[in-house]
Amino acid sequence: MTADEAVAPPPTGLRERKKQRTRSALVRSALDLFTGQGYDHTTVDEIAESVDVSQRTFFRYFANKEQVAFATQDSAESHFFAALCARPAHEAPLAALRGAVLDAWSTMGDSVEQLVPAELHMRMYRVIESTPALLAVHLRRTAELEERIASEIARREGLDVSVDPRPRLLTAMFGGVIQIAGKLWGAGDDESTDALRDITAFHLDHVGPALAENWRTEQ
Amino acid sequence: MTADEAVAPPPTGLRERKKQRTRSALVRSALDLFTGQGYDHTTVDEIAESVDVSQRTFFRYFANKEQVAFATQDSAESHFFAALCARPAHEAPLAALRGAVLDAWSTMGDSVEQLVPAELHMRMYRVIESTPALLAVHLRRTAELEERIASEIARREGLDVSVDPRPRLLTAMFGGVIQIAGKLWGAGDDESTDALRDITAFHLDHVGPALAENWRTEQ
DNA sequence: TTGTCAATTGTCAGACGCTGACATTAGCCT
DNA sequence: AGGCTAATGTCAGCGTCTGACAATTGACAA
Repeated sequence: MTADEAVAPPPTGLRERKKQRTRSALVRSALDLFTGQGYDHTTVDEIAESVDVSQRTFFRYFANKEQVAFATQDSAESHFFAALCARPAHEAPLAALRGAVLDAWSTMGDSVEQLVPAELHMRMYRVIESTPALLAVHLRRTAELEERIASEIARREGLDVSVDPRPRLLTAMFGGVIQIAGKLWGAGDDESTDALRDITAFHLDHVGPALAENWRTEQ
Repeated sequence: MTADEAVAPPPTGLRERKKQRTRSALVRSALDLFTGQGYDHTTVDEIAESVDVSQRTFFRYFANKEQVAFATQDSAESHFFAALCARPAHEAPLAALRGAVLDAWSTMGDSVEQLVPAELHMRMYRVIESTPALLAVHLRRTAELEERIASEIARREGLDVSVDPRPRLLTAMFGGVIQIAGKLWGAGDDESTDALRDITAFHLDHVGPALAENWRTEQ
């Protein structure tokens, strides 16, 4: 009711800020440890101890050990989805998807950097790809995201996902391309974001030919 | 050295047979419990006890609790892959894949029935789809299988997966279709194998149109 | 048949992930 | 200042999974 509200209006109290700092510290420490010594060889006690909180507190911030590993992925996914929704309505589905990823890859820093260094996020991505337990969770999360994407595509085109299979099919194919691109990038030498961008664009451009029946005559 | 060898020549000794029976019993019991009371609400001790072995022995047969849940999936996958490899060389990639799945769905009993009743295997498939922890593993396993499929497609067409993206892309799309079909089947009412076959065939037939750019003009 | 060898299993202890219950601390608000 | 409530710590316990060691049992030859 006083002028204080004008000085610090939307933010929060000391309590909220403390919680945010604790959470952020847990993510940073966890990703440091995961990328440094591997996911499996890092215990929750280690993470908690490095931030000086109890193990129990860790589990009040993250439902399980996996969840903290995907904290920055959450940001990146939201960022991508927002980019998709912002695409002009006249774009064809595949063009909108293509534009959204390439755009999201480029501006990744904006969504992740405020939590941890973007470079750490990229390193963590590689850990996820190479850790079976995390890869499995990653694929499930991807499947859930694809469901949302399919719905958005259907909305754009004025279709119903439950009657028209095309939104889901296109999304599934698109998801496959992203997965392949990410895998190749993770296995390759060039760790830059641009390399990931190029690989993705390259594969998206080959989606049509991949379905053509006569591969051999083209060779 | 005696006539006994002619009576039971290739098989194995008492030891091997006993192991096979124990393993089989563990799978049957586990699937019964999983489908009956849910994966999460079934403990390894319960499974071991129902077969009258120690918990330690269970983990000597299966590396972890998840693995026993996928025992019949292993058979089914091998069955499908064999069907793919048996496809005539003149078939186009997508046609070969389509023929292999539909064929494998139909003759599922042959590969699974000898381990557990086919109906139990189908019920377990639904449990996998509806249990987050199992779904994640299922998707990872699927990704691994797709890698093998892509290699086989490349072999058929005389290509190299590391230079030509089409085998992987086609496989990824194909895998997406199977996943969507399985999901719809799991959510639907008709639990028959034929229903799964029909859904799969229907979606495979819409793969081309899903990539067409002008969805709206077709409506 | 019997004895030796090796494979299979059971038992035990313990690490690690995760959860409920309860006590304690610390920010918030009047 | 003092009460309220949210955040945290502590503790006990379940379930998954593993290493080590001892006991059992099938295989094979003397």
